[in-house]
Amino acid sequence: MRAAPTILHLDMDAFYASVEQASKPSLRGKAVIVGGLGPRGVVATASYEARRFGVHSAMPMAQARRLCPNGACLIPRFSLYRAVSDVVMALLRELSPLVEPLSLDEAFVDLEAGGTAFDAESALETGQRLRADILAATGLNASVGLAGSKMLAKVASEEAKPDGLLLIEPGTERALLAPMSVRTLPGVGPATGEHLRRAGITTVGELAEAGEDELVRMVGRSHGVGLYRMALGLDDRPVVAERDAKSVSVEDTFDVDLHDRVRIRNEVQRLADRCVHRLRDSGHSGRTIVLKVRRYDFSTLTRSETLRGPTDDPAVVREAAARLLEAVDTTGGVRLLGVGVTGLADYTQEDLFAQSMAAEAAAEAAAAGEGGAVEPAGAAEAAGTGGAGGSGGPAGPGGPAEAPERAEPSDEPEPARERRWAAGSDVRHAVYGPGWVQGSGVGRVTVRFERPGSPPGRVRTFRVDDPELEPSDPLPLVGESAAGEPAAGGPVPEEG
DNA sequence: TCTGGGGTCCTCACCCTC
DNA sequence: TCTGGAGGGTGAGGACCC
Repeated sequence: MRAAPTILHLDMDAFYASVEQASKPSLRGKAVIVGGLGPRGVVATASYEARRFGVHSAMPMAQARRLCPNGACLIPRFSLYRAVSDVVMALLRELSPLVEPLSLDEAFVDLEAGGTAFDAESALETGQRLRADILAATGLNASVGLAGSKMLAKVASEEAKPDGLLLIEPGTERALLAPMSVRTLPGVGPATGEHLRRAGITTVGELAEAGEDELVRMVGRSHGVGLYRMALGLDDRPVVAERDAKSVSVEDTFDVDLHDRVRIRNEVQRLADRCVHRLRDSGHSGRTIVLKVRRYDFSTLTRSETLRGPTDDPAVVREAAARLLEAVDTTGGVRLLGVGVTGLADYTQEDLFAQSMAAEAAAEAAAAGEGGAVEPAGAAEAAGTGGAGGSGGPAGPGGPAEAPERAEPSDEPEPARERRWAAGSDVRHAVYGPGWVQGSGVGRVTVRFERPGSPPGRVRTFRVDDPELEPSDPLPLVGESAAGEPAAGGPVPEEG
């Protein structure tokens, strides 16, 4: 039986760069590169204008600047992207309760489950209407793929880019896939692609011809079976609306390799605090603490430790991370450090301890004579840092277990007192109003004063410590604040 | 001036218990 | 009492995705 093409895959075109272009009128139709601006930054997204110069995501920013010297390089503004993403996801949820977000700019929707489409014709109609609604609500273009499975719907949206819609008719899948590169299939990255290429397999058709046994022999059971099915166009994975997080982690790459062991220890403590902050924000605790170290030569190693029970206590995570660091040789230098927590739960050993105390109290009050069923010993031990015994960790003498005071400012404007102005960040001037930082250096900062609904604005330069200039929040792309005008329909494709 | 950050999933080795 | 295999938990690393 052939499935109706009612799985929809939505992909916002060059999302971060398109949001920047919609938000900064002077950048429309220009090459825009969003990513880390430090010496080790990489490109997160490039506008289609920048892609014409060979710039693509994951490319080192320095290389992108060489390829596209006139492109606007901007830091990501995740709070704005999240806000725009929320608008888009809300439109998807109007179509169906089964919406599976993959990232801020991508999602699957099961249209049939929402009763919004049941065949090719109704699916096409829904897809077109969705694209129009997204354009009206955000000013951005989106590409839509429609097919009978997630894999094919994703292939379809990829083919539809930019700003298009494609439906794969049931029965045409194999012929469509056959000439495509194996890299088209989800799960085939550089390593598997090269592995297959060495075996003479470069297209999906050749993959299907190789047969399941051969693929299992080449890439292992799980991957081989999956690849073979995908090559035949078979994919019965359902659209899953709710996915539980499995881990929480934070990591930092340093502009310069760290050599000083004390500094490395301090950074690990700082990362542990940030990680716990994120963990608590997500309402989780976790049992396994993971330390990640990338050395000067880019070799990466991880060390992990599993506690007796889940925790969200910063002191416990800090101490575990410190113990793990003791087992790592950092001579030669460290370029990245990370701390993560896996084995997530939505309770902590401390909760269990509290529960058991409550149960005991209740039992005593009832004077029933039955003992409490919950054993608190392990809880107390885990809460008091598993290393209390002879593990020889740096375990401080019971530091306060309070939440880390450090706010996580990754996508917030820099505090004014630091007077550092990252390219692309939002500012407001007491006289000239809202604008964005076009560049800064030698004690000066250049600001372009424009807003989403306005025509391209003028540029002015100030001293970096100008008291009238302040960091500010992003303005909405479409809405009341844009001088009453709706935002223009996303990037204007013209030769730059 | 090479190579981010935040994830998921899989495989393999090793140890322990039954 | 010793041995061997199965299976689960843990730790480490790799591949992949956006």
